[in-house]
Amino acid sequence: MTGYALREAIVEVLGHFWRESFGQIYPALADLEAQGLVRRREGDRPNSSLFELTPEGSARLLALLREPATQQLPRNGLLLRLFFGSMLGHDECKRLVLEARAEAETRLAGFDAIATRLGSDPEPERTFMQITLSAGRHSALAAIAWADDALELLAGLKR
Amino acid sequence: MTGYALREAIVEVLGHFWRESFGQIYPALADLEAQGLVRRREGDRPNSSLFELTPEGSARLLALLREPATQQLPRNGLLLRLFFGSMLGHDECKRLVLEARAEAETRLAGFDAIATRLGSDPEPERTFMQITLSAGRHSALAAIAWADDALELLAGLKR
DNA sequence: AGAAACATGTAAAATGTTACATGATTCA
DNA sequence: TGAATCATGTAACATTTTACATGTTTCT
Repeated sequence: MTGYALREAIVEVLGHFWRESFGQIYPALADLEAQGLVRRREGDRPNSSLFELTPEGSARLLALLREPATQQLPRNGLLLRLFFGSMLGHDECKRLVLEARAEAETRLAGFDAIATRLGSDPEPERTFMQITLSAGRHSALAAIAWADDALELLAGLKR
Repeated sequence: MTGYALREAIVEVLGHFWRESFGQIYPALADLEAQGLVRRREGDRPNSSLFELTPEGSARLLALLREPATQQLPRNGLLLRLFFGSMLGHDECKRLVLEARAEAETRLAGFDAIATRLGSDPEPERTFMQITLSAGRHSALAAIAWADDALELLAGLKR
């Protein structure tokens, strides 16, 4: 695929667990090409390049996938704000939690919509998509359950 | 507190949702001092500085807390690996999920241990700690539930 | 014809980690 | 006395975002 299409795929397919910007994709593709891990074929358009993995590139990808997964640094702006909730005050905290709950509901609906469209994909890819999708669903459900907890705790504080 | 104590507090108290390294804390403290947002008092030790917020610093903190929370960039190495699960194979995927499940159980136990030690703190701080702790618990529970889902999906694939 | 989408890249700035260097204090 | 902990900082490096510049193709 092209660099542009790669970005689209990352946003649309991996969006809930991965992100890359153009500023990383294009230099990375150039590096990978220099290392012989991808090669570039002229596309149907003169101004675009279709990249594909070379056999060496596939081997390198597999090796990378086998390396231990790095966990992302935790940096949750919402929880940081709620930790300093005494400074913000009850009402502002409640607003933040309600916003987060609504956002989680939206995410959940999005995942459910994708799940119904998944039936047509061939195995075993479908299963692996379902696994990553299930992670998104559980995470959204957890956010909703937490928000309800938090609202109760906040209500208890006001009383 | 000192820069060192600040780091300790971030690791131990905010650890599940925030992280800072010394390389950021010390330059940041120097900047904040230059801006008059924190001031430095000589501590009981000659080689250490106790920092405290100035009134301007408190106001700035409140203003920052009121800004919309930035969500962290999603980058989940585990889900990325499972998305390419067909390359990794069933057994390696299962191993990854089991590892993640065990790690979530450990996290959950840690949160429960903290929760029992929380009873003594004064309100309203206690409630706000409970809210952030609850987020950790729900997230760990979600990880466990997802892992069980994923193991079933993987088992279905093998059959 | 014009707007939206497709497509590629670079440069500057911001952000963040890691490793290192140094020394004081506390505790066994 | 020696080890662990407390304490401060810098420098090099790596990562990542953002803004910009440019042009093509498709669709209405």
